[in-house]
Amino acid sequence: MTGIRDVAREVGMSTASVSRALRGLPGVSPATRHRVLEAARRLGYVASPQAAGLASGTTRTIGVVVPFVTRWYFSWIVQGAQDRLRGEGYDLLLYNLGGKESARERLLATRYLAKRVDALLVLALTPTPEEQENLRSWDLPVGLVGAEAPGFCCVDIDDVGVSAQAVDHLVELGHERIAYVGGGLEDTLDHRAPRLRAEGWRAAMARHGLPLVPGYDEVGDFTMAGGERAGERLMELADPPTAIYAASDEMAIGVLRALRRAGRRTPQDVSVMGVDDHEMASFLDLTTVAQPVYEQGEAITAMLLAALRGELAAESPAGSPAGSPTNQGSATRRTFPTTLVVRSSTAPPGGTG
Amino acid sequence: MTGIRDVAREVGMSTASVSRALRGLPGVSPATRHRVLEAARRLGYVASPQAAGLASGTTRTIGVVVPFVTRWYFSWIVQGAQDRLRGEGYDLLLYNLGGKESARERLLATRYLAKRVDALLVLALTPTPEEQENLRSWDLPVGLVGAEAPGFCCVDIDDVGVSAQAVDHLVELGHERIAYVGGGLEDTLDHRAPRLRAEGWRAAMARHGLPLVPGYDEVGDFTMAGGERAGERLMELADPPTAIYAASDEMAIGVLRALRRAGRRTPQDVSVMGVDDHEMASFLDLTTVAQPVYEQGEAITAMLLAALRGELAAESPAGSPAGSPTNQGSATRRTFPTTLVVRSSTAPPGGTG
DNA sequence: ATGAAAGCGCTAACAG
DNA sequence: CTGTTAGCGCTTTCAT
Repeated sequence: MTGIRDVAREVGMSTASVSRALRGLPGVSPATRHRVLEAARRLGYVASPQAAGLASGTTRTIGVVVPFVTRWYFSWIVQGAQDRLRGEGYDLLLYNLGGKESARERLLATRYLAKRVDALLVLALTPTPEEQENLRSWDLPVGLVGAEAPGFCCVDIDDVGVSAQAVDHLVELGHERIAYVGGGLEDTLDHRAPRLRAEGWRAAMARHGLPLVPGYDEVGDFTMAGGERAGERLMELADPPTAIYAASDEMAIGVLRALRRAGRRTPQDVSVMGVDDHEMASFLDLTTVAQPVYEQGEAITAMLLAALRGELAAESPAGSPAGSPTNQGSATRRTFPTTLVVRSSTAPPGGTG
Repeated sequence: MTGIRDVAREVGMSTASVSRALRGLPGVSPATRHRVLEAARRLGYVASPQAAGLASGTTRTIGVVVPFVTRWYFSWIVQGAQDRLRGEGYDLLLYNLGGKESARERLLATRYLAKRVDALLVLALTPTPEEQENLRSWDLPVGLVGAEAPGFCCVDIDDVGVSAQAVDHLVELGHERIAYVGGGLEDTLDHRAPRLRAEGWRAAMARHGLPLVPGYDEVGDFTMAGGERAGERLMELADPPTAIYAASDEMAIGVLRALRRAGRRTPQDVSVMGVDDHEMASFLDLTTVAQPVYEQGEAITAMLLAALRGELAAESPAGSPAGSPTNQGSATRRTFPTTLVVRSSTAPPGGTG
């Protein structure tokens, strides 16, 4: 395994100079740099990240903690992050909670990650106060997507507003009996979105003076299968809704299937809409509230990179330069807009075609 | 950042003993080990992976190179890998090629990864001979999924057989005009599956004495959108097929949409089937050839872990113990079975209902 | 512009 | 069973 000493020997210089030349640091004559680069290339030399990291105190790695890898939303955030990272020389360590509490404990409650990464990205998970305290003590940039906490970079959408857009659309069409399909207890525990979307639904219903019919608040677990079961239950109600608003497209798709199986037509008998604008939504002509997922992944990663470059005033001294957007401590916050996308899964109630 | 010396000081012992105690190595009295563990816990000590790695020559990390993170297939392989890794103390470094040649070059043609990981997993990509040579010189376990090369652990399915299963099913139903929707030039370049599935389709057609109608070999790029375009083109043909076999469910779904838009009914007018058994396939009642994706991810990772434990005879000496499955050099190979899943998107041709 | 020397925080060999 | 002594392969002062 050719090391820096081999390169140094090759060009007859010290390892220190080779190191400087290779990293493009100032204080190296152009001629020397050229010779070093040439020799390194010829020998196929690549610096050991371990040794470099140990000596410099960095890892050139960012960690990403996701609840699930296989869900559309998370994979696109990761994609956005990857694309931003590309070319910056940072590698991405992926940690999958997969619903396991133990994994969360090890990652968020010990200093394990603190020694492995230069920055951390946590998706769709609101750290507990203790976890937040711990993360802050690591003294590295932490980014949150779909969550918020003081001192961290945050990127999100207005989840209450998402529900408002959905309910407003359905009400405008003339619906009054609007059911909601959201997450289960587990989902709403420390994932903000399910909770806020449910609240948003209730608030919007109230704003329109509409009743919250018992049984209209269903659990879909953010999966297609869960959405399907929720749809079945809703159709078994004595007074089924004329419209169903699911907090994700995947659940909405499950609902669509339940309706089809129950012999209900969409949208003539029941209107259905979701959230996300999943690729499949356009295929199924599902009305939805679109959110820019990939862009959120890019944005949070850009913030992290900026923080790593020291571009975000760490611990923002008393007289911080006003003007810039929400910038508390070393953190920045950005809320992305969502858009109603009307397709043909929603229509006025009681329609005949 | 509390280090091993702090722990050593705390218990009044040498760092060497603390290191041994912490890692569960033999040669430490139970009492001592207990005191050390206790002190480490109290101080919140976690060993620096960088330093430990530098000293021990390992990284406790495996690298995974994927062409895309957002595709169903890859995310499930990664999920399978994660689940196998969990508890083994290995972290996962995710590298996304994202179609960029430059990324591939850096990862597979330099020794960069060799210094960052203990083992490498490459998905759906057949390394070029040069890349193979390079990878072998790294002298670490390398696993391939959906590809094969001598000296590497391989996990795959019988892609030619997949097409045979599909075509046989359609022929059994009475179809003769069977079109294929596969990858484009780029896909078939060094991804084995698209190429083999196309070959399998041709072979199966020939075996049944069926003609390869010009225009029946379409490009779907393994995406829904691509499948939709392919479906459109097929329906514009003077003599459109009565059945369409797409090499992936996502493309098949695109085809379904194209048919619907063209006013063709499925399966009455045109039968459609895919490959994978994507979650969406069951929702859309799509006939498909199912492959165990998650299990492939688990299996290849298990092989890598076994190799890391030294359980696979490295460089298998001349008189290797016969009997075990395909085991060349330090590599193992495993081919998973695929299953025809008949749903209602396929039916005899010319059906009226 | 370059070199020498001193670590970074661990683990590994070898003593005892 | 435990401690001592060397590094692992770089980066970083501090000289020169």
